[in-house]
Amino acid sequence: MSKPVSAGRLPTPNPIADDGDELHFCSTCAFGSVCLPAGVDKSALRELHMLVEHIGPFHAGDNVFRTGEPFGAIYAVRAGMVKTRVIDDVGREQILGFHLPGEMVGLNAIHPARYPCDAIALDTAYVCRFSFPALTTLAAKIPDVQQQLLRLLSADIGKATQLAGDHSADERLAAFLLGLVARYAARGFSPSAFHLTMPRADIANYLRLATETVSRVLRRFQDQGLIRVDGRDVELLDVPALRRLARSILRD
Amino acid sequence: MSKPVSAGRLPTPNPIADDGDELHFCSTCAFGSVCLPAGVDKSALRELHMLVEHIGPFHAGDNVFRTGEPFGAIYAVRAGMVKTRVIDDVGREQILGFHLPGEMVGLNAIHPARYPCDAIALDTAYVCRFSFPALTTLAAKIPDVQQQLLRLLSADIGKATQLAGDHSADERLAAFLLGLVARYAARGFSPSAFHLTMPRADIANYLRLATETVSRVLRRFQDQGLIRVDGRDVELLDVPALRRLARSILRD
DNA sequence: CGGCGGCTTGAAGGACGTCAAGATTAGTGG
DNA sequence: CCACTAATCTTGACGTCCTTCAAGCCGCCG
Repeated sequence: MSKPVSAGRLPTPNPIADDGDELHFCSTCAFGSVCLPAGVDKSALRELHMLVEHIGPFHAGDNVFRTGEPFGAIYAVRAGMVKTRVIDDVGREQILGFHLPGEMVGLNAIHPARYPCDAIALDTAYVCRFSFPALTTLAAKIPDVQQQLLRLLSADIGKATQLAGDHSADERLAAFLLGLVARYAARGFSPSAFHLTMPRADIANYLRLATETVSRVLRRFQDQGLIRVDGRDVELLDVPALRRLARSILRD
Repeated sequence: MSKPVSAGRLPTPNPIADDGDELHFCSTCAFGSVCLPAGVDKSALRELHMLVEHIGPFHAGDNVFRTGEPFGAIYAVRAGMVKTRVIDDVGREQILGFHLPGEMVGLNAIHPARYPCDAIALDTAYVCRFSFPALTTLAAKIPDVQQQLLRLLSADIGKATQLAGDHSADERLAAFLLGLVARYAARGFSPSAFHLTMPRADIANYLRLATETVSRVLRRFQDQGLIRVDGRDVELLDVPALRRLARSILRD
């Protein structure tokens, strides 16, 4: 019934999927604002939860979906981190995004009706699968679900646009760090320190820089007292200064 | 009712805004595939047409909407060309896209609930205004409308993603020319020659290059026999070669 | 004609990439 | 727990693509 997903294990028993945790998880989910508010009637909420399929665990390197596969569902990360990437005709990887728990993946597959990218777990990850036909049917019945779906799509345009801007390595890195810490903070983690799940090469690729450049800029940020770096652990020491650097990218 | 082809100026008076042209126009509109097919029942089609408001003319430099204005509607270009752009905190312009007749503008405003960019006419332009509340209401009733709306959003993610890729000036310019000619061709114009409505500076900005670079690359493309350039008139002479150059960007 | 915006062309400089070599760290099996 | 290998990360030297700066050119319009 559940769908065998690419390289990952078949949906094994899910540690995190017990209902006791349900509410807590949903509070950080992309559809949380739809599900949780008392405004939505109970049966509708039940329907939304009904169409969600819990999948995992995926292990580092496993694919949630692959480029070219027919599009059938969008996914919300439930735990762990997932990256999306394309491989262009020349064989070069381009990372499109890093996705934290509660964030959606696969929205860019609606139009081509095939996944235009790979979604790959960076560590042990669990996801929620939203069957797209079921979701749109529900969206037609519940205005809030439709609105939220449209907002999520629209927000993704904005994110891709930010990445497309013409900015220096310093600006990009500052914005990256601030963006990441803000997303972690929204999930209850420290607003100033966090752990980078991904290798430098992935950060560099995502920011369209060389890994050496990322290394050098991080080093300089540290020398300037803006951050403290220890391997993949990062602490932001001077957020205002970073914000000043990133101000041409961050607008909301 | 002909439209001036490629090099020609766009209709100065208002040849296109009459209702007699309605059907013909819709055939190239982003919602055309929804409106036109006999599959959609007549009353629904009427409803969609009912909620559309024709606006124009806008003249070169006029704003269709402005950054920060509350979001109330999305727009389809009806005639002419519209560019979208943001001005970052440092005062630098970043062009997000050029929009031909039939293409939608403003989809990135759904999430923030404010227009995050300016939409500016590049020449004399007419647009269709789709009230967003009315459109989503209709989308809830007519699955095809909902699907099309979602597809449009999703497609915009893909476009922004292309722009965000890490590519050389040659690749960018080749992809730009091919993309433009393809969109013109889809509207019945020449598949090899067209007129650039926008100045070099706008092209450069859109591609995140300096105008001098655009100038130089176009010159070299011409020297190499790939294109013929005369001011803003462009003819593609060696499409396969251009396609080879752009192959790392174009994937669909 | 003269001025002005858009476009082109050349020369110099800079930001970042590439290449190459170490230094750390992580992973693995003995 | 310790070798041992493989990633990952850092650091330096050098190269390059593109930008920046600075003229000059062209077409257009008053």
